Parts: sequence; structure tokens; C-alpha cells
Amino acid sequence: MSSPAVIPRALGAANGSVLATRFGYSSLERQRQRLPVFKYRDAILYLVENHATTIIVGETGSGKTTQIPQYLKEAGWAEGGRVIACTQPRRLAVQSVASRVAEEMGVKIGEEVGYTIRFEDQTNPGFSRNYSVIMVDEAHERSISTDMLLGLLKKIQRRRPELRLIISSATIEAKSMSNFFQNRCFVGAIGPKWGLVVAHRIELIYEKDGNETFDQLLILVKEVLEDGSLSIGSHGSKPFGQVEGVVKVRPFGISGGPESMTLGKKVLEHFAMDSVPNQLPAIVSVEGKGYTVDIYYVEEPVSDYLQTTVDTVLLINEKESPGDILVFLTGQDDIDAAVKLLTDATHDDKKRSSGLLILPLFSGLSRVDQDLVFAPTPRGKRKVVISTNIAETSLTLEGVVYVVDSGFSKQRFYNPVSDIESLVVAPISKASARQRAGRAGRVRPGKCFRFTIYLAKKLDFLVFSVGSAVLSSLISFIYCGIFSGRIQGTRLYTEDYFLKEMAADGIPEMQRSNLVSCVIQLKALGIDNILGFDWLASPPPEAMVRALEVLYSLSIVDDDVKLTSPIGYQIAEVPMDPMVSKMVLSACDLGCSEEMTTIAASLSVQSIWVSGRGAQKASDEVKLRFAAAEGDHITFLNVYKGFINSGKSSQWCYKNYVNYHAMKKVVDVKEQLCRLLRRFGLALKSCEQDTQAFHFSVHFVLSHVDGSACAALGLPCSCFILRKAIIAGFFANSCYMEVCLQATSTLFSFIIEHLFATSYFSNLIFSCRNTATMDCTRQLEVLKKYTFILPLYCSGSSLASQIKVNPKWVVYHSLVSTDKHYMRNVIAIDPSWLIEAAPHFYQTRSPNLALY
DNA sequence: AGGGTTTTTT
Repeated sequence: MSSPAVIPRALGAANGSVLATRFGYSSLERQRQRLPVFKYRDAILYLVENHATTIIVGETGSGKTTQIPQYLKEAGWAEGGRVIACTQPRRLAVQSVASRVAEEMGVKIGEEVGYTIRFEDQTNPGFSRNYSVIMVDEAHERSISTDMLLGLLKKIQRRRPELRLIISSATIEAKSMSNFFQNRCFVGAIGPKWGLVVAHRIELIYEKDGNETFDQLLILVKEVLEDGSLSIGSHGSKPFGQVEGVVKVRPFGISGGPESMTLGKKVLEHFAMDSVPNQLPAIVSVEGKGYTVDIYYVEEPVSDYLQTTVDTVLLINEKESPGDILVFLTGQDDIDAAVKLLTDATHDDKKRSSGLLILPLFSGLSRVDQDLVFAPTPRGKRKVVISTNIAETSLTLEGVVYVVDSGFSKQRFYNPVSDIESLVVAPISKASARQRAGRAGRVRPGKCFRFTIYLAKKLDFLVFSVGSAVLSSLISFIYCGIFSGRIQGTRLYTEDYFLKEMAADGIPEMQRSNLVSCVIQLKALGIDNILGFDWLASPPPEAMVRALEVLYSLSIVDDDVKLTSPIGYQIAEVPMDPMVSKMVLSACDLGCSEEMTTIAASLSVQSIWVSGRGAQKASDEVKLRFAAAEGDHITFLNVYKGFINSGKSSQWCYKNYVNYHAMKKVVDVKEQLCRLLRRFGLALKSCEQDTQAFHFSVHFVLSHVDGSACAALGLPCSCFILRKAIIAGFFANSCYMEVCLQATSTLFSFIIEHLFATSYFSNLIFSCRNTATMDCTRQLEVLKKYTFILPLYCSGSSLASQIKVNPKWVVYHSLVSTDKHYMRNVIAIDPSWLIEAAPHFYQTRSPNLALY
């Protein structure tokens, strides 16, 4: 069972002529030859020919991404209907790499060179994915998808020895990457003394009596070759020792007796596998095209990093030759503050700040403002771009000569015990610092000014010795408690920190995230032993167990942890969070899929609103026109309807503080979802006519007034069916809104969280608003079977908190955890719906104060 | 009565 479908964004190149005859060919060809990677052409081809895996260590600008696929093609790897693939972590890169390669080859996109990204398959219609070489680019970024892909490819490689892998990675990781792909595959027959047989490519050790005959062993090997579901692991992965008592794996190198060696060799000969490539990965290093960047550190710790940033920018402007400045800070707050400080400085100190063009950059910025950043710097001006880590990899600015690096970024951490993801300001790794500095050397030699924060010793330990699951979950606690919000009053410092204390690499995303989607994807690929999957870096076992628990509670997996049919299999195919998918499928049952696909699509974009900063009041007022008393999900329906009625007008969006690009994506995602549902044979139905759905209110498009009026009656107004369908996916995110616990301190909330978390209470959430004090348990009628008290706050962006609806019970879509836990996208519910939707999760109980 | 989201992606 090979799984080409999981390989994202394939850049395929098929048969055909390589050379273009049109004018301009020779200059293109000369350009290609000037790229640093050209010198390594023959070496790379030789290594790929002879090694199963080749690791290319290359800095940016070496040309490896566009050139290597072409070299392979020229060497015949695309012949006989075979395909060379290159994967990229970002859509934009896929398109630009593909079009560059097509241009250089003189062909049209979609013919010999194609690409696939979501909503866009630019490959030949007859194209079959028979890969000869797969190049995984930017593997050092260690995104969840890359890590999964690498694990899967390793598995596939065992059964397809002719498949070649190329992994492009940054220096630091090359070694561990090489170890990972060192397929010490072996045939082994295990006797009472654990004697092993032979080397090479088939990894199989049977613990029988060790007296198998050649014929018996042949049968065993055949089974392994044919039965992909057999669990096989690498040495050191303990869980494998317990797999059904069939397959056991022991480290290679425990020597087998001479007879077993002979036996193994005979097996290999039988399968004629001697021409298989060397399993030891090859490593090539390719230099980049970047210019040198001198690094400067602060000598003494300083007290305010924003002020220091501003001072540094002014100093560069005063003393250094022309060239743009790129500043790395952590988030919009910091960036806004720094922009303001700098702007103030331009008024106060005209001399030092003359010619400065100060621009913020972060992903939430409107398209117009982002374009400003990419516009060429006017003559006599110096651009200062103050950015999040979006400028680290995702966007490239030309003309930057100076980089100012705060040494921090916001990073996601996940606590599998409380099931909460937090966004936390944390120190970056050396790899990131190097990447940031490199941004200064694209046009000419540059300079990088580094600031790094001083951490208390105790934290250093936790931060830098991550790896164990316990520590990584602890980190999210500690970070959240201490480094919340703006960093201020902290000390910045020195080279010593960079050299001695900064972590070499970041923590892979896999170890900092909720794994529900990842686990269901693996399940869908037939990988049942999730805990034993061969990861490049294993996620915390708690996170995997938690993911399985969530899938189980949603009836996506059954008692045997197998995907349920049809719902589990269907959900695995929906490209969304399983809780969202469950909600959509339930909507099909309940007859409101038309509306629910809109809601699901709206939830899948970052925000359908444009950030109203600067015009908060005005934008709030406008947004209220869409507000539904039932909650944010229903509000989305109103916005969507408005957008469609306007003819998908960007003007309409502008006037209503709605994000035009987000809405276009909503339309695309909705379309994709509907196609998928139709393929499942599920009907698209609207609940608009459903009388029960609109028991109290005639129409679901509620104006502000209607909503308030209903709320005044204490009635969540309508959309019962929709809300019940939402609950089918999100019942676990219920919350009782209570006025209690005066301004619960962050510290206090973490103590509570920690207390409950450590005693393995299931996640559960009860909430408060931070006003008057009151016994928060008194009114509880429904308790989750395991109760976990956690103060939650309604996000200010939630319209439910703006119109004066105060529902008792709500279900939220997600938590944003910064200094506090904020619920994003909330709907009002009736608690009895929870018991109805998830009797396995909730039970009715009389208030029991003794519990606390 | 009150306030936020680093970044990707199927």
C-alpha cells in the first residue's frame, strides 16, 4: 500500500525535450550554470543514483530547489512515465518554483512541469504519480507535514527500494536526518540467543525458535514484503517489543551465528535485491549565494528591548551606509509600540531619523499595507520594516542590509493534559537567529544586530532540555505564566548567551501541537500503530493519547481504535479539524448542511474581519449589523449572505470591515466541502424552511435589534438545529458563564490548572467572567463527568460579548491562550443539548459542593 | 461592561 496521495504539492516533471530552442535560451542556460549548485551537479546525480537517500545541506540562494529536479530529469529519472517530485511547505513557493522550472525548461505549466496545491491542480490530466525521486525541501523547518512526510517516506522506502529521496535541510539537522534515514534494514531470524542474520533492507526479525529452514524464512520475508500492515520498527523503539508477539526488533549488530548469516544471504539472493542502493544516506553541502553578514551583540544588558530596538535603528540610520533595515519583534503589539516610538523619535530628533520610512509587517495586515512594504524604497529614503517572523521565511524583502533581531518570537505550545494550545513569547533558536541574520545579506554584505533576552537559570533548564514529554507540557505552563504579553523590563544581552545558552534548533511543531488531525491522517493511511510510528522526533505520548481520546469521544475511532465506518473514514477525508468535520457531517443528518458548510468554511480562515485597530469604535458599530444573538457562528452566516448578495464585492467588504481575501477563501472552502459531501452521497440541505429551527424567530438573519430583543426575553433565539449540529462536534468545549472569581490572577489560574492536570482529570472547562465574586458552583446542574475548572474569558472579538447577551451556557470554537484563556467564536446553548449529544461525556448531577 | 492572533496548511 503505497500512499502517493499524501504527498503534498508535487512538482512533477515528465518526458519531453529539455532544451528550449527559442531565443533567450542561452542566457537562461548561462544563468543556470552560474548558480552555486551547478558545481555539484555530477556529484549529486552520482549520489542519488547510488544512495537511497541523499541529504543536501544548502543555504538559501544555492539554486538547489529549481535546479536539482532539472538535473534529475536530464539524467533520465523522469523516463518511462516516472515522476520527479519536490515538496514545499508553502503554497506560494510551490507556484513560484514550478513556474521558474517551467520557464527554464521552456515548457508550459501543467505539461511536463506541474504543481498541486489546494484548490489548484496544475498537472497533466493523465498524470500518474509514479515517483522515482522525491525531494523534500525545507525539511529543517520541521513542520508537522514535513515530519509526517519524512516518516511515511521512510516507511515506503522499505518496500520500494528503488525510490530515491532527497532531503534538503539546514546544517544542524543533517546528522540526525541522516541517522533517521539510515535504514538498517535487515533480515533476521531470532533464536533463543537473539542471534541476527545479515544486513540490508528487509527489516524483519521473528522471535521463534531460530531454527527456521530456508523455505520457512522465505515465507516470512514474503509476508513482510506483501503485507504492508505489519508493524516494523527501528531499533530502540520500545513499544515494538510488545507488538502482538509477532515481530520483535533488536539492534542491528548483535551478531548472528554463521549459519544464520548464510541463511539471510540466501534469502536476499532469492529476492534478487542486490542492486538496491546503499542505505547509508549521502550528505552533500552546497554553499549559498548570500553575502557575509557581520553580527553585533549588545555588550551590556539593557532594560527595555523596544527602546533598545528604536535606539539601534536610529544609530544605524546615523552611522551606516544606505540600505533598508529589517527588525524582528514578536507580535502586533510590540510592532505597533515600536512603530510609535520610532515615529515619535522622528519628530523629536529630526537629524538622527531623517529619511526613515517606518513600516509594520505581520500577517494580519491588510493587503494594501503589506504592499507598501514591498514597494521599492524611494530615493534618499531608508525603509525600516518592523516585522514578526513572517519575514523570516514566508516573505522575502529585497534591499535589506541591516537586521535587528530581538531574539524572540511567538511560538505555539501545547499541553496535552489540559488540551490547551498557548501562544507564547519564547526565545528563538540559533537556527532561527542565523536565518534572520541571513536576510541582511541578499544584495550585498550586511550587518545583524542581535538582542537576546536574559532568562533565569531555572527556566534555561526547562527551555533548553526539552525532549521529554513532561517537560514540554511544563513549559507551556511556565511560559504562559511568566512570559505573557509584552516583554518589558527584561534584560537584553550578549554573545555569550548566543554561544552558550541558545538552543541549536527549535522544537519541532509536532511536539508543540494538538495532534488530532495528524493522528486521523495516519489512521486513514492504514497506520494503526500510531504510538509506534517512526517519527523524526516523537511527539509526547500524552499528546497522542489525547488525540486518540478526542477521536474516540467523537466516534471517529471505535473501541479497537480503528476508524469507524462510515463516519470515521469520511471525516478522515475532510481537510479540516476533525471536530469541524464532525459538526458538518452531523449537520447533514440534521438537515442544515447548506448553512453549516458556510460556518465551517468561515471558521477555517484566520478571521473574516479586518483588524479594526485605529478605527475600533467605527468597526465595532458596523460589525454589529451582522451580530446574531445566538453567537458568532450564526453571525458568520449573516456576513456570508451579505457578501454573496453584494456580488462578492471588495467594496462591500471594505465598507463593512470584512476581510475580502478571507471571504474569497471562505467561498472556495465551502465549495470544496460541498463537493466532498456530494461525493459521500450526502444531501446539501438548508434549514431555512425548518420551522423547528426558527421556533422563536422567523429568520436567521437577525439584526442587532432582533438579537437584543430575543436576548432580553432570555431566549437564545433560533437556529436550534444548527447549534445542535455544532455541539455534535464541539460538545467538549462547553462552558458555563458565571460571574465569579474576581479578576482571577494568571498565577492562580495556573495553579488550578496544574492541580487538576496533574491528577489526570479530563479536560474540562468551566468559566467565569472577571467581575463580582460569587460561588461559582452553586448553579451547576450539569457537570462533566470529570470536572476541570479553568477560568475562561470571552474574547473581545466575539460579537456575543458586544451585544448584551449573557448566555448561561456556551460552546466555544477555540481557545486563544495568551495571558488568559480567551474563547473565540462562541454560541449560546441549552445545557440539555450537551447531554443529548454526548451522553458518554456528560451526566446530570445535582450541585455537589463537596466536590470542591 | 470590555478587549486580542507567530506562522503555515489539507
